[in-house]
Amino acid sequence: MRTKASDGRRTFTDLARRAQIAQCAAEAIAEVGYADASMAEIARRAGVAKSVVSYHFADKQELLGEVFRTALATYAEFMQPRMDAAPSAFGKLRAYLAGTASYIIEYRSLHLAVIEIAFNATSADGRPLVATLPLQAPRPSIEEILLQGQRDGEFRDFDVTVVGGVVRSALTHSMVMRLRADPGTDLGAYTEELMRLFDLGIRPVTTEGGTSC
Amino acid sequence: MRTKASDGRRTFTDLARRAQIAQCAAEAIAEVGYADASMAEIARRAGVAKSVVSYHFADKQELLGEVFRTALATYAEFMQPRMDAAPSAFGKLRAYLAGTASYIIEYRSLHLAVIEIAFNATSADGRPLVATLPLQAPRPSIEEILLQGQRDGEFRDFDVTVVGGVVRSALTHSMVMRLRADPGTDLGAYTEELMRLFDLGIRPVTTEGGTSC
Amino acid sequence: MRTKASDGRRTFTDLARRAQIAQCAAEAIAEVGYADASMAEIARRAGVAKSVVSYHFADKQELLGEVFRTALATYAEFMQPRMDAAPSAFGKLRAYLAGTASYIIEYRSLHLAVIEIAFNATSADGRPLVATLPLQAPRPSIEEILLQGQRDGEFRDFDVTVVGGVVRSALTHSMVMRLRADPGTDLGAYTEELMRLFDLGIRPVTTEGGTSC
Amino acid sequence: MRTKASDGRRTFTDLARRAQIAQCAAEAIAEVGYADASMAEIARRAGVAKSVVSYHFADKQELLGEVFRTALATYAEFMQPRMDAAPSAFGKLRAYLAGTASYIIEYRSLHLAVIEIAFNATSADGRPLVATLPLQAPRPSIEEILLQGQRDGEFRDFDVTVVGGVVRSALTHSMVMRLRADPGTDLGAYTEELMRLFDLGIRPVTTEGGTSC
DNA sequence: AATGAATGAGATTTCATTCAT
DNA sequence: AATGAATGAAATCTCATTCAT
Repeated sequence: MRTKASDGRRTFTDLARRAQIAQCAAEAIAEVGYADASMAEIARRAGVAKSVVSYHFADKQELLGEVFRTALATYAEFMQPRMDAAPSAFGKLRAYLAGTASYIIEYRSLHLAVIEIAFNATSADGRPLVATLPLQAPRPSIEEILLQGQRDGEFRDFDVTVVGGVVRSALTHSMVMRLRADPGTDLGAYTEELMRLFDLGIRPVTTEGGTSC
Repeated sequence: MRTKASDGRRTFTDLARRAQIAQCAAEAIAEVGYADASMAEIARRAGVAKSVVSYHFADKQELLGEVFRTALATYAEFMQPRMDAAPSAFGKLRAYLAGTASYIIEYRSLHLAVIEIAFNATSADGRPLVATLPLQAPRPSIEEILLQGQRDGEFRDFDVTVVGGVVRSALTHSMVMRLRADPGTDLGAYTEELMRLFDLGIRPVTTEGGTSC
Repeated sequence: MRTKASDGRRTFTDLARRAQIAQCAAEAIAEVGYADASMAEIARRAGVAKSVVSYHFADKQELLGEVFRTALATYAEFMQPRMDAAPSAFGKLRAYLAGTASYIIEYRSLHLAVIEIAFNATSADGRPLVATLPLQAPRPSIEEILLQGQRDGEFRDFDVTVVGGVVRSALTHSMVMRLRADPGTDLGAYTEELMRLFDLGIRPVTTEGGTSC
Repeated sequence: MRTKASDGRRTFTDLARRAQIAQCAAEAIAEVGYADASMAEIARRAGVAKSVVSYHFADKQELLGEVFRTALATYAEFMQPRMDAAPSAFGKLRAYLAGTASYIIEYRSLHLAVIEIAFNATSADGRPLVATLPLQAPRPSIEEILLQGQRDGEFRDFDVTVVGGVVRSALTHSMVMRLRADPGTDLGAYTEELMRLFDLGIRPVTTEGGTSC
């Protein structure tokens, strides 16, 4: 019943099983959609009995939460070096766009699963599951990059929440739909197109023929 | 079985009930999410027995299709005069942004329901439900506006599919999430922020003077 | 609500509608089987609303009973002249076999419906519907023919209930299954085969090389 | 979802439950008829929850198929020694009649259930369920017995399909109805009556002397 | 640690029937 | 005489979860 060692911490094998099952859950959700990703389907993909899934996760929400947490950590780890390498805010923005695009390609299932979970999963009380999870803010944060750019004078003045949301949804939703419609999309070109759009859109405005920097 | 009069056409009462039920379905989906919007929940909101819903709609997919169709028609009708009134491509873009934002506010449930359906609903064969519906392309189309602007020299050269997708997701997803997080958001300001971002992002680049770093 | 004139008798139009609906019910049962012959399906075939069927028949059992009664009457009327024309018991047996075969061909739906109803229909208390119907014994009766033949010395001694049942099921079940498996079956040959089988099987036994008659 | 062990084979317990449920299904069908033998009724008789039935059988058709298969196997096993013991075709015919009669008495529910299923059950596409089952031809086959008798000169010349059908329906339908009408029927006498009828009906005709009228 | 078996709750859908018009 | 609309009951099936082993 308990999946923890007597001192309350999880054993190594238990952690491995949890990771494996969470991985299969992400793939299931990504492939068949949130509604059809039943515990049975997840178990089938993991090659274990349904009850094994229940054994390692108190309930489905805990499993979905684990997928979510895994995705956030994976994303952070994937992006960290790319962000660190970029000095300027413009550079960070480019790293953010290109990096996130690469991440979505490389961790396609995980990304799709996260979107489905964020969109669909509800907790027992009807509230969105994500609202009930003890999650830390996702890193890197596009809003922080934008703020830095404004502080450094690289970006013009705007509402970082609004523009940040647009940038994020351009990657997590718009690009995903593009890929769904045309899996052969050239993502390098796609990213460049985004970079140009946002570059022009957020650089300081030249009053008359002027330039930034 | 059929909910049509013997001559095959629908009765006035029948059309009214269908509309009412479709409306309740949209509200249910918007409020409790796609997964929890069962036929029973929809019937409950409509104040009728479950079987009444089945009486008016052959199956759940037909009901969801009706919601979808209603939303598309409502959106087109809502936007038509606003688009017609705008002469230039810039004007149309502004009308598109402001109009769509207003539409989303005014028909919140309908909009949210459409997104949920498009995202989640699958037909019996597992394919997305939307792919199986005999729908005409949603009007107005942001891509067409962008194309017109490029033809008229108002907009610079870019991939209309990419930028069009960004504009659309900025409204249908990013703005919706903003509203979810902060229902008191000032949408006028939000729209202005978007307008400024895309205005700068897609207007023709001044060759002399302006450069990026 | 009442389908009868004030004096309790049915009006002409009412009888006509009942007959039409009963006919459609028989065809429905014959074609889609007892289980799928719903009131809705029957109404559809009759070109009327479901409620019209309920209006003319108190409930489904009354409708099925009407089909049954119609079939019995039709059969009796069909067979009467053929039986009257046959003088001897052997002649009557031949008329019974050939006539019933012809009847089954000509009134295929009615016959199949009767079998399905007799086999499947149950009354509210769970007993077979047929047991609850106030029906007179079907005419002509194979048992009576056999009895006559025994009285007249044309047939040997045997249990008429047993042999009668075999003869009946040879037509109503065995032949029907043959037709189902091979719709092109030559029924003339089929009847002759039956005639020879039962002729030999029930004629008086010759003790030594002897003959009948 | 699957009721098999992870290696794909069925557990002993699972096989036992399946057999028990199939048995209860046969009894339910035999007693209340095909139409009223719902999954709920079957579960009730088995003393388990409805979902237990669904757990062991993917759907109702699989359950009905199992009943069918069980019946065929039981019948074959029951008849095998009796048929082997009979040398001549006449002996085999007698063994077939007496044996099948005994089988029907001993496995009354199973037999009735098989008839109901064969008659009523339809697959999802509307075709008879039996046509979709991967079944081998039922053994012993009356047609083969008749053919053997013709080859050996024990039987006269006739259409084995026709006569075979009559013999079969005499047992599976006529006798069953007899038992339904009079449960106290003496089956020994019944079988003897059938034996005499068919003996006379299919033995070679004596050329000299014997004629029909 | 793993799992086969079991189950209650609930989903969608069908059906015979009722009733106001 | 006819019918559109409504409905409760029940059917099949799925699902997350529990539990003994």
